[in-house]
Amino acid sequence: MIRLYDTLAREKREFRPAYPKRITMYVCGPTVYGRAHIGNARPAVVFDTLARLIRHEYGADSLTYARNVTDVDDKIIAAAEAEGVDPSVITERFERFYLEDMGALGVAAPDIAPHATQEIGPMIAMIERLIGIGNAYEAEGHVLFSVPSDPSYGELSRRDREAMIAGARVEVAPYKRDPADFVLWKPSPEGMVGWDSPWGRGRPGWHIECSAMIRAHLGETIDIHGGGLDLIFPHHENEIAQSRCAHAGAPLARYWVHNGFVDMGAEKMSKSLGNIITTEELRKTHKGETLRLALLSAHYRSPLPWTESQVAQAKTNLDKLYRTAGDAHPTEVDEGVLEALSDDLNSPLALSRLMALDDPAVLKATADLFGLLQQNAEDHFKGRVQHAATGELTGASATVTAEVVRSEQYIDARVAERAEAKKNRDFATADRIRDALKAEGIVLEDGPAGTTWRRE
RNA sequence: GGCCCGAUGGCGGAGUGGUUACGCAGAGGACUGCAAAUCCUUGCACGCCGGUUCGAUUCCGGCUCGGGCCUCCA
Repeated sequence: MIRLYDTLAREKREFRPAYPKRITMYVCGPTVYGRAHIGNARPAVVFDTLARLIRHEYGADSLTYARNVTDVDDKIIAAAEAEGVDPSVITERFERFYLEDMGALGVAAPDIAPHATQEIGPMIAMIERLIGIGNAYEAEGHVLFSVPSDPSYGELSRRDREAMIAGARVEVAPYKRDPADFVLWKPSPEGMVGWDSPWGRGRPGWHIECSAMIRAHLGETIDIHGGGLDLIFPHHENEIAQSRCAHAGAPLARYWVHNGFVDMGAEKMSKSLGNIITTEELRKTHKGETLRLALLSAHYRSPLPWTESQVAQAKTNLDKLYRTAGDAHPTEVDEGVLEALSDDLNSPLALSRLMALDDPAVLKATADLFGLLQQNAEDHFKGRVQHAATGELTGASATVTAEVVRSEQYIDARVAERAEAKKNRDFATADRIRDALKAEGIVLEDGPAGTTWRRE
């Protein structure tokens, strides 16, 4: 039995899917106008892990997981103008980067990846419906959702109307009937990306995108809706309002799950604060699995402080896990780990139990729940990179900090040379070879069966 | 200002009304030609003030501090 903290209920609840053979989960994905930072990677990893857990509990085919791509947005338009290219150039480029980065972190592609620009029809249909039933209105080429028309508005974020208006720091647009109303559709001037609609040429607001795509792909009520804490208001609050009003009161999601932030120092990592570190950058010096382990080392709802020493710790622990697992074939999953993970994805506790496992086959099977130990130990330690497309193992990983990346043949030759020196008790030569390799990020270990090496 | 969340040892991080995880780092030891890896041992904590209680880090109240949302944001 999985338990999840539900933001709407503000408590942990037993997860009871509406249809256990057809569980639905939707997570807000990236707006593709820039490189993903490690904070952006957290929800991808967290919900990928939740998806693995659900599939383990309910069956491989039980879950339909959708993660959208926001590919129409004012920031995208701005980026395209700055480069003098079509917005699609920007969105295609950064979506590709996003998938590469997340793939490196062991994040499986979701079952469905709806793109906003491909779903304009359903958005327009939902907006028309909202206008038809009196929850939305047109004004000066815009269509706005009427917040006062929805008495339940504010339940997720627990704010009342007065508070929202009192706290509003933005100038209220003159065409709004109520200061809290939000945009469903906005006009696009000549030359800007836009679509024809009953209200003229324009583009959708951010919130309607998710509501319409959820409806189109997963249905009126889904089991789990996920995303970062910062999306609770206004994004998810608005999604709830749109969907519930359009669907005769049917709730949008049965469980609302939100992840906390990755912090840099005392503050959250964000582009607007300018304190980001991109996944791309981190991948130059760390293996994706190391980053994934680091991201799972705190509970998903807690802030996660991001420091190099924490990443180094994750690396140490990942190595320990690989040493234990070796090249074992996975058998059954450990119950204690599963229990911890099932309790609102208590990954820190689960990880501590994982670290304590001493049966390689069980460890390997259990680590798979975390999306870890996806390689065999030798490939991991020798820094071999598996290419997603071909499955081929090539070269050394990007984790090597040395200037020169030595080939395995070279290293093996040096190791043999050192073995010869050792045999002659010429320890000075042996140590010189070992030190030289060490300087290039290659660590030698003498064991009963001879010397093995690994890349740091 | 409103609404939320948090405060655990050098660092990270679980958890619990009473015996105080775990990991990293540190110290000592075993092993090793020396290392590395591994194993063993080990020191270090529950923000402050009240309350409830036989007993609170754990429950309640207040305070202080930190963070988040209220604007794009994972």
